[in-house]
Amino acid sequence: MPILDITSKKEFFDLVYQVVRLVPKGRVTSYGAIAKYLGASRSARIVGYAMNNAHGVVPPVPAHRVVNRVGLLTGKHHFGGEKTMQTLLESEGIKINDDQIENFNEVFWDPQIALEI
DNA sequence: CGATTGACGTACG
DNA sequence: TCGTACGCCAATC
Repeated sequence: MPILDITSKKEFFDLVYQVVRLVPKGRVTSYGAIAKYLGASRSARIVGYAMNNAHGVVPPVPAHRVVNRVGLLTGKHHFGGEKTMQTLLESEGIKINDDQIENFNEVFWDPQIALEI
């Protein structure tokens, strides 16, 4: 099968994982940004669904670097622990206040910019 | 095969 | 500015 075959749902999931792995340490991105980069800007929810299936995927997907569009850690409950996601982000130098990423505009990593579209 | 759900995002009052 | 409503689209029931 072709390496880049977006027609396949499974490939779409895989593409999401690849983009998430490209997120640099100490940076974060959003579900919508990933969806938009993949040409499915109206499928932000599907990106989140892909993350839900990211457990057990190899190589591991740094899902803690993916938040919603306002920098809110909406998916922290899916990390097993309540503070796991926040702890991982803080260990990378990202400041979090009440599940909200501080200076989100500065740490935000847009795949379209990073990949020089 | 139809109804429901969800780690989202935008529109509207 | 803040809370609520609705649309999207794949997966699950």
